Amino acid sequence: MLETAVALAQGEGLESLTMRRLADELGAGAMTLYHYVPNKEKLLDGMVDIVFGEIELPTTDVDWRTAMRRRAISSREALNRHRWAVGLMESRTTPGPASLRLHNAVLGCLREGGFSIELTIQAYSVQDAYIYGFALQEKSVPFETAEESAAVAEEQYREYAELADERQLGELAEEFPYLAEVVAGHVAKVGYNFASAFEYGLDLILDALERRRDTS
Amino acid sequence: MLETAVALAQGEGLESLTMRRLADELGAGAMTLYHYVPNKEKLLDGMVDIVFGEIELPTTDVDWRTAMRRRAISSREALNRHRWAVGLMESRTTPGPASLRLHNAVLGCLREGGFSIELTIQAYSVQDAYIYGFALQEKSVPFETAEESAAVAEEQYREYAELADERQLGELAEEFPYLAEVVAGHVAKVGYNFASAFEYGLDLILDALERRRDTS
DNA sequence: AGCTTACTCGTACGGTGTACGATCCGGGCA
DNA sequence: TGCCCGGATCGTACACCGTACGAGTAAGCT
Repeated sequence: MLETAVALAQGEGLESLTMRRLADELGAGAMTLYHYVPNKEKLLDGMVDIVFGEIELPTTDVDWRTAMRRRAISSREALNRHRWAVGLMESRTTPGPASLRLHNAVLGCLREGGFSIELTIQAYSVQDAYIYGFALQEKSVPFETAEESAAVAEEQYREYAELADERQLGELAEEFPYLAEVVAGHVAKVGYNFASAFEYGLDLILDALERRRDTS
Repeated sequence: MLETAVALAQGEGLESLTMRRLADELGAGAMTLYHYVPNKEKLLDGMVDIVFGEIELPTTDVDWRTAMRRRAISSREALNRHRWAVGLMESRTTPGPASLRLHNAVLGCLREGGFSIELTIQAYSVQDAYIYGFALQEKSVPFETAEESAAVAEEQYREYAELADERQLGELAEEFPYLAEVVAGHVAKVGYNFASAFEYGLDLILDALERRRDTS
């Protein structure tokens, strides 16, 4: 049932995940669901925990840095596979078992890697904020590959110019010159690759964390 | 009207911001709203742009680093004042004028600060991911001050132990030792201060960006 | 006076989550 | 065998949601 719900959210979007719709998918009446789940909130909780379960736990057979790197990349992939989950994490307050396991493993990886408790908390906070924040950005964008991104960037830019009644593209560029430079002048030409952008920022953060760890 | 909507979301939560409820608040019929806004989506768009408008633009009279630092802190404060907005940014796709102005100013600040276009994009992406990700974490937590956090951490931990049927607190600590160490052993004792945690991570990122800028 | 334009809103429709109570079914026990 | 009981199923109903439609009002212009 949770799997079916996930598949439905994946395939048709979270907004069309209805109790009735889900019940249909399962060949059951809507009210039947309430025998397995107290309400829709808990259903969503369960779905979120499935996503957590898909994230690679950091292993102990490599150094903390590569373990954290892998876990971060795995997190982005999971959140990208299930974009509906990103908007959901926010509201969920009670973590499921998979979430707890992951939390514990990440904290353990850092502690065993030689981080103090205080630094561990900070390192965890920075990494997670970055991961979820990046997923959030990525989610709200309607393209996947770098080539697509260029086309979309140009089109959106043009569309916005039309939308702004009186203005022409030129005037818009005049009001927001730096935006124009970056979006129309760069992204629209060479595109934007989310995966490599993510890893760039990730390595930047891991570098900084390593330095903090060594000088403490 | 947008202001009333913001106030309502602020005061009673986003989920109780209903077209009818908002209309009541304004002393009007529900359908009247639709003469000022095409649909609820656009209403939310407008509300989000109000939040963007409350974020301090980076100024040009200081170096890029302090300008970015201020803007980041201002962003966190705005998102914290309007927690409802965090979950909303995701779904909104067409940016409003305040959002555009902010985007443009941030990009401009970095460009004038000596970042190449590529680095500017990366720097922007890392910072924003961190800011929104942090706000996301912060939002889903029901306390504000460090002292509160300690109490809540302990209570939640205990509560979860009860929830996990057979288990006792001890067994839970056995299964998730690192989590126990950090949550029960540290946070519950000394508390957790979001504002300073945010600034720690922020400075960490700004450090790293500065280094990347100077060695490119 | 008549027309236009901007604004207000009552009613209604199709959707949502879910409370309640009726129904079915399979298995232990007298 | 007959009985009952607990879990699983679900039809119906309710309150609430966003909003389409069209009727009503009032002010300003020709």
